[in-house]
Amino acid sequence: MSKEDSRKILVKTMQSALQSKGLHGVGLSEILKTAGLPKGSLYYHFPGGKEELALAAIANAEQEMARFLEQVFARFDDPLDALAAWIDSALQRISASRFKLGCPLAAAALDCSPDDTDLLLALHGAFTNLRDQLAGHISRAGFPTDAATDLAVLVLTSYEGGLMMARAAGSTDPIERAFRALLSHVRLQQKELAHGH
Amino acid sequence: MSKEDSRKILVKTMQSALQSKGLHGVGLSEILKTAGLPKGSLYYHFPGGKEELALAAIANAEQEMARFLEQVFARFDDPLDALAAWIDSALQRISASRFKLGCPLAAAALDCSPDDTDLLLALHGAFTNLRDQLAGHISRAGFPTDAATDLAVLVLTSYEGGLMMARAAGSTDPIERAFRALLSHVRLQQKELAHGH
DNA sequence: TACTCCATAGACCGATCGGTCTATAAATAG
DNA sequence: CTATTTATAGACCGATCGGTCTATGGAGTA
Repeated sequence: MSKEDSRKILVKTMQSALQSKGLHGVGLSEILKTAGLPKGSLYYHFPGGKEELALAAIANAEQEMARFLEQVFARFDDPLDALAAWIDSALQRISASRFKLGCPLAAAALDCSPDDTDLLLALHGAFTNLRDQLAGHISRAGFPTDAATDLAVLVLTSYEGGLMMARAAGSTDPIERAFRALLSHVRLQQKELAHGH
Repeated sequence: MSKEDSRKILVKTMQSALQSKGLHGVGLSEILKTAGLPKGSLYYHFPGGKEELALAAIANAEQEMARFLEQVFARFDDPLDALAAWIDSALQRISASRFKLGCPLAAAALDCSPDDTDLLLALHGAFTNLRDQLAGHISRAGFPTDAATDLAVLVLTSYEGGLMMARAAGSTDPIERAFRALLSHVRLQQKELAHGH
């Protein structure tokens, strides 16, 4: 097994663990058992131990999310259609996991101690990047930059909050409701903007 | 020290611990040290141990949140003004804690194992109650029942997601942005509804 | 004062935590 | 073939986990 394989397996396993149990909810032994690797491999690839692995998992999750967003927005002319499609796919994903999997970023953010500065900094960076990416696309729907950024944050926060509540509910209902409300309001605002021109 | 005192201290301590470190992020010993009580007291008041204490903390958090919402909505004629005031107070609260404290419900929801059915059920109940409470107030702002419920979920999800992101950011910016966008859209929709009458 | 019951008080338990360390198998280089 | 590096492999460590158990102080009642 090559170096890169083991690294990736560990990262993916940690990412999945973050989603289902949170940072302190899983032990290294469980991760290693799932990954099918011994402890030596972990500390060879990640001398910083659990935290370094978590940081790698967070970075990977951010990248995956960013790439996926890019794909979705490339497929639709109207950014709001893309938004709806993105949410649709999220619904399918968490539904398929039987509501076990949430967002690894959110889980790490709430499960870490307030003075885990490395972790919080990484998470902040990830959220900021995703926000700006979203804002860029939303502004293409006719929203001024400031409003687009605010809107992007609203989308992200309700996405994260929705995932969390869907997990508790064992149902996609919270996400569906939140985005039904969100999109209906945004479409109205969009119409308003168009009238103004 | 009377029975009720110790119980309440334990519940409050656990609640605060959930907010800052999550369910698995704190040990019982830390909780007991903070509470200034020995282990015997914990298992006398909560034979079910950590989980029972967590459930009590969740119930208490829900009650506090519901009461606070009730007060805020009682103080304003326009439910949307009440919403804005509620968010304002949330901003002050987490700012005062230097972004250490999030929502105990969210923390528990993301930090527990997917088969912790008792916890998830309690959380689902709490979220549903808060949603319905909010929806009731929002409908008074002129929204039809269905739309009001969707909107209430949007408010809750972005509140929860906003708290999480604010923690990562070490700033109130995410909450401010999300609710600036949310309220602006909702006010527009409200105007639209008024025109229709 | 003696008896009772409530609420601590904390020693103690096995399990597991994250982390370190030495040893070895497998690949690569000379 | 030997030397060296690479990547496992897992025994082992002290600390801490959640939980159990016995003992004790102290208020209330006879």
